[in-house]
Amino acid sequence: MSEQLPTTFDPAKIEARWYQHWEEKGLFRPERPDAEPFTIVNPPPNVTGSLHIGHALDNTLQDIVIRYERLRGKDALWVVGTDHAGIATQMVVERQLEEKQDKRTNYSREDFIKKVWEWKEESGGTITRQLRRLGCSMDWSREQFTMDEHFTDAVLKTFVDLYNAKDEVGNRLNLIYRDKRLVNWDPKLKTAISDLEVETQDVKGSFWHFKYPLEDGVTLADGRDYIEVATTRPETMLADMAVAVHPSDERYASVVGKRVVLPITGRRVPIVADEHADPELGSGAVKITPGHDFNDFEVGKRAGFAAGEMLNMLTGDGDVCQTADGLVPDEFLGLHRFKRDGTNGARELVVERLKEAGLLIPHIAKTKKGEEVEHDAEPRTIATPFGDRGGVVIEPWLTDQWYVDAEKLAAKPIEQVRSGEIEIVPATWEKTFFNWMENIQPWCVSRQLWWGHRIPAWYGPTIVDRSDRGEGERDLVWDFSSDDVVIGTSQPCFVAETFEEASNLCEEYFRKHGFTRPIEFREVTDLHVGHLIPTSGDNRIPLRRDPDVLDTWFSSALWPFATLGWPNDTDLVQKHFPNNLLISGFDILFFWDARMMMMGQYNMGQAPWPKLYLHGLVRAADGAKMSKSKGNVVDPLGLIDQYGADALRFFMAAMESQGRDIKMDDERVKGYRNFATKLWNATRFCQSNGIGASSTLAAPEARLAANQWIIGEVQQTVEKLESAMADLRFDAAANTIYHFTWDRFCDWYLELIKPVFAEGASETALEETRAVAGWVLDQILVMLHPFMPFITEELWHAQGELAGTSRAEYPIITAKWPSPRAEVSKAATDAIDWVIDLTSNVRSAKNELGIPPGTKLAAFLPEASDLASNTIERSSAAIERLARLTPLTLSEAPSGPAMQVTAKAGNAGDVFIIPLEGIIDIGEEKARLEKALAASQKEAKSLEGRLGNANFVERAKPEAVEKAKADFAHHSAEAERLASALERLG
RNA sequence: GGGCGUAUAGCUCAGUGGUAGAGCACUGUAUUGACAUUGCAGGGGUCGGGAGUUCAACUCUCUCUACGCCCACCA
Repeated sequence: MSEQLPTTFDPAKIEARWYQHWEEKGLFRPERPDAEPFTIVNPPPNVTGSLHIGHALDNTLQDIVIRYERLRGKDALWVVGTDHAGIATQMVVERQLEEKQDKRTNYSREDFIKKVWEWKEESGGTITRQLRRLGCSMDWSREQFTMDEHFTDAVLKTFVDLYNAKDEVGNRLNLIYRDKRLVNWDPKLKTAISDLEVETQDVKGSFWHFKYPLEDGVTLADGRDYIEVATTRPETMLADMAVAVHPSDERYASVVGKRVVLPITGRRVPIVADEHADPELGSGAVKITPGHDFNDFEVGKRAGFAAGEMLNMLTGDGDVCQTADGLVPDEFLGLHRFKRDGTNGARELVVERLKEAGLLIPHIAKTKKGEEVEHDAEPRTIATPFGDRGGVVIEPWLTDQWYVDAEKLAAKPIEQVRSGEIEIVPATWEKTFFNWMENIQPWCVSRQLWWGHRIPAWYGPTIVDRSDRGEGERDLVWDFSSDDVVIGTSQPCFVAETFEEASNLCEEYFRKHGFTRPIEFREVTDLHVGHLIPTSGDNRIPLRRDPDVLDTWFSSALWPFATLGWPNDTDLVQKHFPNNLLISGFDILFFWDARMMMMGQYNMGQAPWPKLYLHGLVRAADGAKMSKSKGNVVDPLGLIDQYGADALRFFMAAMESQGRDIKMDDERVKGYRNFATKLWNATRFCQSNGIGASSTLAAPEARLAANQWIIGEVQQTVEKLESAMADLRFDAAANTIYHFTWDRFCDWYLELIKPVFAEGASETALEETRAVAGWVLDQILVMLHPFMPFITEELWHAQGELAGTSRAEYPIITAKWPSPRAEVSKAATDAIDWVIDLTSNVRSAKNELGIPPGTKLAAFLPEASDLASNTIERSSAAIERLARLTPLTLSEAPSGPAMQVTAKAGNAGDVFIIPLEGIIDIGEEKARLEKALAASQKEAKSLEGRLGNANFVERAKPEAVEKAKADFAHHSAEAERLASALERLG
């Protein structure tokens, strides 16, 4: 930039430009075939998504790491892509159809999916554009999508492999299997969901007590002819199949094995003994609805009901349907399970009918006045399950679904975390991880959706033996008549990656069962019932593919290797798997991280990464969780517009201490914008003084104390930064570079070297200082680059142009990480520390005495330490400029009122005498000295006390005793000095 | 019911077995070339309560209190 930089840094002017430059030049993925690889994968955001503040945090941290490793010369790869997000995406597209009074079911499955793809092409790029605005240096050239062809191959292969997996002796492990059991069913989305997608919320509800009449002639021990049961879900009584009591409950011992006659349906159901019934609770008897309650399902199984026998009284929409025994009265059919949109449902009608029949036991409540009032039910807070996407109450529903045996897959990851093979940072999450993994339940992976990876399973016809009818052949029949209720397990199922392979499996199966005719197959999607008629029509055998798709997390679990090209053994997989680190929010520890561990282990035989970093949530300024419904969502793009991406990123880094959520604080973001401006202006200062780019990685030769000192400071900063990064302490890393830049470089170094640029300074000094200052600024830019990529790139180039060495071909994003390799003399650093101490003390004293800071004061130093005399000789200009002591005389001060100011030199100090005649009221100086004296005395006394404690001297660490002694010596000398100074003032 | 986390300056947060730090806010002050999106100086905390271990506790242990989160089938 030959033109002068403007005074104020305007992020908007440079961000887009540099991002485009990096991307176009392929700098996110520089060619480094021989370098050590470093790999992270981005948690793929939903393709429907837009960037929220949590993404901003997550991606900032990852970008810091990847830019840092890239600068350190690694072959750094940050894999990026988006997730097809089955439910979420399908919902978005369905909602759009609804807006046009249209709906999904007006389309064929194929056409609908085509629409989703179209939508993805149109709008799926939102979040990736926004990630670019944040400055994320991902490898876009290999952008992934979980439904890309190669990714789909990986998903299908994994599914088939898990299905076919066998142990050493060839027994099927059933790592994936189909089972009929209760699932969490979302009646709004009409799909099964996994346990993790269920959110339990406390809801105000009611607790009803009913009488279930005992069958004729049966009574309880106390003579009652009914059993009292209580429930929060009366509507499910239409599908009750038993009443359970505790085996040891005396009250009911006589009726176990007898039956009750259920009201409304008249169904006679057994009274069973089961541990599940808690005698302490309510009446001790509990109604059992195995088809609509998880506990009851288990009780039902124990009572001897097969899953297929368990009554179902609800449709997938949550409406009442007829049970298999046909006992649900007509008036209930078609009602919703409970009140919805103000219309009563089955729940309300059941209560009404029972009340009419005198079978409702009212709840007696007392008013404040002590009067007894009857209510239909007892009010109660009920922990109610909701679907996290659909937002409606989950219905346990009996269906056939595909399950992953997570318990088997979890074993190895548990071991890996326990052994440290996988490190979780912060480690406090390990317990949570173990707690979940060790109690893990089968993972329901099938979803009744259209958008997603279709399950690679085909169902074939059932073989029916017709030999009894003299046909001498077996026939095949099929019933593909329903899409709502998934096909029964009775039909043979063939799991394979393709239809052809499934056909082969099917043929094998038929041959094994004595089917001898020539066989051809066809894949059917239509719904119909039929049987093979050998002589007419299309006699190819139909195979129907499972209509369901897989849980989105099933595919994203493969992300660390499928994105690299697995299962094809590509170079990328070789080089970049396992990844080096995973950064994710703790909220997806179970959803994603744990599943990656399982699938990484299963498919690749090892952990997907050795380290897992979990960060917290970004909360609103008041500490509340951000949510659309609360309207407290902070848009990261708004912050970028206002303060720049660099400031937002730096905020995220500086606030990211391990194990804590981040509270949003705009003022702080603004503060980091100010920091950027500060750096911007420091660079302007350098520009205007002929300070430019450095051509060396190692620190330039330096003889001047200030230059040596700053080189030493850079060295320390690099070390601190590296150590913070190694520990993934983003806050410490950010603060290190922040304070070095502002406090050390801007506030002291630039001030120290200003005299060099004054007229009359030596040419050698000027040259050296320019070289050092330019080098230091370069190091700052590189160290800061991972945090603030845009401004550092801009200033990097501003530096280079001035020095006449164009950096057009050498951007900072691929620059080299600092490696000062410098020897810094202690004498030099001591000298500058001395100047800084002196300056601060003079300024402080002046301030307290009300002397204007600009005032130049004459000073006398009667007894100069070696450090003092050398420093005064070599750095007089700096002392004059900063401390404003001039003239400075190395001799006794003339008599008269004066103030004393010290500069620390070793344990002692140099005491400057500054005459105050005509400058200030002596009283003020006396007050100042008295205050300092009191402080010194207090310190000295406290230390004296400690040193007087025999226990301390004997038992404390020797270093601690030494330090206490030294501190005591220092403070008592200081007190003495101040006391005599006071005395002199009179 | 189980598990975890957090309580430090007005606010948001770091931190260490030897008697506390940052940013913002606050107070005073400074302005003719890097920067008022600034400089300089300063005030402010018995580190949630209690007990214990220790020569020494804000730091380790126990306990209490408050708040938050996760998991769990109470009909």
